[in-house]
Amino acid sequence: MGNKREARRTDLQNRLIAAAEAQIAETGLAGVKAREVTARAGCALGALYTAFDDVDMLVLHVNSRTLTRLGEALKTARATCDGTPEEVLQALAAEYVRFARDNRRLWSALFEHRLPEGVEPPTWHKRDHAVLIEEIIAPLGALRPDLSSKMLLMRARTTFAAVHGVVQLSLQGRFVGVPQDSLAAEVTALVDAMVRGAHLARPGA
Amino acid sequence: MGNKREARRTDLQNRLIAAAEAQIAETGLAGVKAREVTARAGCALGALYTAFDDVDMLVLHVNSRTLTRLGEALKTARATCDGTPEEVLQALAAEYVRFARDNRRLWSALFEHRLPEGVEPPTWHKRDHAVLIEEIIAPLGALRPDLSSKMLLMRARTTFAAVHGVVQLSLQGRFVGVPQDSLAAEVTALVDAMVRGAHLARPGA
DNA sequence: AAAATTATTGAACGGTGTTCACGACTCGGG
DNA sequence: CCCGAGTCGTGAACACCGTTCAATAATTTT
Repeated sequence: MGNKREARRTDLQNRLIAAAEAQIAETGLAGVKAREVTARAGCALGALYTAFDDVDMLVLHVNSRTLTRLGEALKTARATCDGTPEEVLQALAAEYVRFARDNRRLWSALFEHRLPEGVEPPTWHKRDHAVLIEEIIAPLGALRPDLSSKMLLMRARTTFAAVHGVVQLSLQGRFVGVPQDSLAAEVTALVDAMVRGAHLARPGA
Repeated sequence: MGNKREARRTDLQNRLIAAAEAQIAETGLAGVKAREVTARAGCALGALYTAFDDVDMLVLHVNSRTLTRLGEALKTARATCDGTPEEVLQALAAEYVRFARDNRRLWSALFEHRLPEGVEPPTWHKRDHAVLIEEIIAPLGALRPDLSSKMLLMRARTTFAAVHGVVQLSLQGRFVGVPQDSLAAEVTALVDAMVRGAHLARPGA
């Protein structure tokens, strides 16, 4: 059995990821301490550094898991709602709000976490971020058939970022954020306005 | 002279704020260390805690200064551009992009900084955040005279948050953010869409 | 001028991420 | 089946962090 060692290694990695995930879910990103995580995972302090380069990389793995779950939620949201492009975009935005609300700390960690300046995240992790805009492209393309695929991708990023901004400032409880009670309604209004604006921008509409 | 002491105290506070501001501008929020800031301000380590409760409060003072500067920039942007509500909103958004770009780390610190969970920022600092939406209310109200002042305030927050989200993800260099080269154009397109959408939502327009 | 009060100092404390020599363990060849 | 080469897990130790506090210096009051 040449894979006994590798099995133990991936098992340790998974235990550490699960421990860090639980830690984030309970106490937020700032609550992720090497000593607490390793204690929860049932290993020694130094073991963390045999499984991952550093704590940042461990957090990146948790974030990738969260992104995967979020991607699945958005995918089923779009699959469930087969209506007009407007309805699909509203369903996606509503699902984003729901996911962020129900997984507040894990979702928050996606954008709170910062690598040291100048350090790029590994490719596998960057790829996982694509789920945030993948589902937007098709319905947005239906609304704006005049856009090139390059421009469409750009506008999808902008659309996501706009909705994300409203959700983030609200769930962070910032002074300028909308109250959480009004979040869903405000996101609906924003998507509505953006969709109507897109309609008008379409030549001949 | 009973104010000699008070003068020295506020001088120390100002030196510390200036030092922390320079530190953020040069190395980002994460680069603000008590020892470096006090060394730069020319005082002992412990002096920081005679001037402020802790480092968080010092950062809050820096952020309030940044918010004041940002508020003035937005105010002159609106004063300079006396056009249609659409043009005013575009000018405000463009100025926000410009300020964020030109003061990237200080602007970033406004939203990167987090107080420990459950700790509310002091009232004076919360009030300073109002500049982010103050200038938006008037032009938005002109576009949507049907909205109550309560709803108008809410929609102003949403409008700001949408623009802010696009700027933040872009300047952070996130994978899903728009490239910085396209930021200004995408923000213009977003504001354009939101304004057109607001027009359509107006009864009888 | 001396006493009382206040401000400033920097060593020390507890907690952090990360490292590394050491001992335990796994694995392939006899 | 066993044993040496190589790998992995361990936790004490290190450097650095924010924060505190007894001691010292400075200022104000008497």
